[in-house]
Amino acid sequence: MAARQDRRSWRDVLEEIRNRVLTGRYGPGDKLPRDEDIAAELGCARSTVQRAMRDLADRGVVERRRKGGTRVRPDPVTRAVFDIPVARNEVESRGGSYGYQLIRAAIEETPPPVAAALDMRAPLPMLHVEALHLMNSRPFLYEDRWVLTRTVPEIETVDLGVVSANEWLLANKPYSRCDLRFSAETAGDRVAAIMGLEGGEALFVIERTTWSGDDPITTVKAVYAPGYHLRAEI
Amino acid sequence: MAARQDRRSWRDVLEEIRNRVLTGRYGPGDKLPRDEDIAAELGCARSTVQRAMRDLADRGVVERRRKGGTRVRPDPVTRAVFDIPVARNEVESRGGSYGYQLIRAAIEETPPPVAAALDMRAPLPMLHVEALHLMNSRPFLYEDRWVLTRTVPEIETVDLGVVSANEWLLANKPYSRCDLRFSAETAGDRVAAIMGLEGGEALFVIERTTWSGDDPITTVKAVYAPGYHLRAEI
DNA sequence: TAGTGGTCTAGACCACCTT
DNA sequence: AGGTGGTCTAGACCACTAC
Repeated sequence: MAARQDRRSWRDVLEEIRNRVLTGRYGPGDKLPRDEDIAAELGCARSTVQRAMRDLADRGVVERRRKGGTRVRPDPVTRAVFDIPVARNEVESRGGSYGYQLIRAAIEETPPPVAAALDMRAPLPMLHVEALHLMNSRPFLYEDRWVLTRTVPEIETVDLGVVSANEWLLANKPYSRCDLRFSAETAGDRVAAIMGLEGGEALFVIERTTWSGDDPITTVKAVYAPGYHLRAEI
Repeated sequence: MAARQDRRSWRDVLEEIRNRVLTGRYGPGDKLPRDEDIAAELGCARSTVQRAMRDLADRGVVERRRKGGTRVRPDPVTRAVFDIPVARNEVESRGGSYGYQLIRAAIEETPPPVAAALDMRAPLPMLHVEALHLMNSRPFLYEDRWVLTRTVPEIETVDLGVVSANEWLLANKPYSRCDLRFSAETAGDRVAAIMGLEGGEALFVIERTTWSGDDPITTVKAVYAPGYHLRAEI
């Protein structure tokens, strides 16, 4: 006799529902039956359906609302999860040796674009840090950072020639909100000079802005050396 | 008298554990108590701790293994979720009018780089499609795609001048695996000519490769017009 | 092989939000 | 105001894997 599955796992439920979406039995925007009815139909507990549905909602396949029910998301998206590692770990996980150079650290008034990124109304004194992260003694990542000293006064006592602002902040000032932006940028003269490029190369850029509650912490532009790419698998 | 919380929710548990990680009470690599002990300590059911811990594991804060227990992830990462929309939806959600142009569609043998991306051993006949997606009649996204017709023979009967290969595939050939790669690339002569650029601009590129089980479906390079960026919030 | 996390259940109550 | 998803519980059993 063939193997038989006695109980339905939440993965089974997930697969079943996903197939119904993919085959069009539940079309974009359609309302699905209540969890309880699906549970009865598939022969499992409601919480098992819940588990599957939550996963489908997390993946962007369906939308769920109390009283409103569960609907197939009308606009299909590819939802990808990326891990953005700390430069040191990224370099070392590739088998390279990590190096770090502080280029500059100084107190300056918030420039308007930085104020905009951090939702700041008025300019304040900020720590402006430029640094270079190296892989095998070659430029890997250039970091241009602004830190609001009012939120993180302790950072003024840190020797940023030894510890990178990124690692110090991660260890000492947890954030509650983070905005991320990926883009491509042409290497300008200054960045080219710092990274040892000719200028004009296409560079991968990650901008990250963080807050602790409503208090702005820092905004940083991370410019990666040519050829860098970020991967994900779904 | 101050407000008091009678029951602990899984979010409370999550916050509590996260704080312990952030304040160093549980340091990187440390082993946490068993779920059952944490449940007893915090006064809730084990399944509530489970719920919180699964979330922390999903966010990359801790790692969990049966019998091995729960440990704080030794390497901190910023884990970001991105939704990569279909070009049409992206254009329309920005309030633009969407347009589509097929540039070329032809059967060709798999070139070596495409074979490598798709894990193919030997070259096979493939459909090579080039297309342009427009926002307000201006180039928004250039798409260079290879489709394995052995996996998706029906696509040869589709009029790709009317429906984009992307939309057709999403609706008709679900994938089970997807590789994604983000990078920056300099506009070459051909892309510049197609997108109406001068050449040399830095362009944001998403490469996506999909499989159905072990069968390769398609690999596509999506080249966005200058100034494009992808956002996420955590 | 024993300890830990993973899953399932049945039931209860709650919170949100559409109707 | 009522229906739907969200959460919590207590208990049971399972699956993986470190020891």
